[in-house]
Amino acid sequence: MVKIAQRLEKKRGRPEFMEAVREELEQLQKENEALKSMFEVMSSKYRMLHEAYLRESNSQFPTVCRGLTRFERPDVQLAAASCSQVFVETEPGDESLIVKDGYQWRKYGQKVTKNNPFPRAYFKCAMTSGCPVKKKVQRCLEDKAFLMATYQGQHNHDVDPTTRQSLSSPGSSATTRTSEFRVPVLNNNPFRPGITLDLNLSGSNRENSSTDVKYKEKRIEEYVASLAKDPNFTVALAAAVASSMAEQPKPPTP
DNA sequence: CGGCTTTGACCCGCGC
DNA sequence: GCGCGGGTCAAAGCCG
Repeated sequence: MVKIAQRLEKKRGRPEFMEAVREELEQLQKENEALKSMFEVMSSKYRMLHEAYLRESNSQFPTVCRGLTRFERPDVQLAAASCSQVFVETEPGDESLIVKDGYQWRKYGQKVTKNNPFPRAYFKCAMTSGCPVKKKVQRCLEDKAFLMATYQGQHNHDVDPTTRQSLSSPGSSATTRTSEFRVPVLNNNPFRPGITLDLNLSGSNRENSSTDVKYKEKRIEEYVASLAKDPNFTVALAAAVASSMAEQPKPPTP
């Protein structure tokens, strides 16, 4: 850019000045087009890698990674699974057992269970009188920053409409403390908006021994490490992040 | 005053 | 049959 300015400065005042400006402009437009096409190629590669990663996760670690995107639609999540487990990150210092999942819950019990010093809270869905859905919420023993919520049953109604509105406008407040919805982020990993354990698996998929879990965790770490080492993936990821930031809607002007 | 949370008591299933 | 642990009930208290 500096060189272009220097070249143009030398020709300032001469008859060919306008012609030089036009040539430089055309050259910049060509470079811009080339960069744009490169960016599209990288974005495409990033999407392919991301999809391949999700496919790989679903096929190799069905008990751990199923339903990675379920947090996008909590109503769909619970309709699809009559029993699922969800990890939710809480605010630092937040000692409450409230999982903000878009529904209204009535707490009906609390117990201190064996092997976990943190109490377990029991909730029933309070949005309709006949809704059979229950959930158990307990702080994760390994990382107390996370709450582990286990859902049982299927909702016979939709998400609270006021809550749904709050989902689309994160800055607005919900009507009740327990109906606010917040998309959790695990370990600051952009590929893991939240982890859902599908407990409806049949046969061998249901097994959950400690060695099996450790093996799956190891494979995930290896896979993520290999992706992180790939310079093409890093560049594509940065390009995709920049793209997503550029595509965000502008805030309404006052 | 109604709705919600808390919390101790009770129930039930399971393993020994 | 007994003990243990998880799940549920219901009365009391709290709060808007």
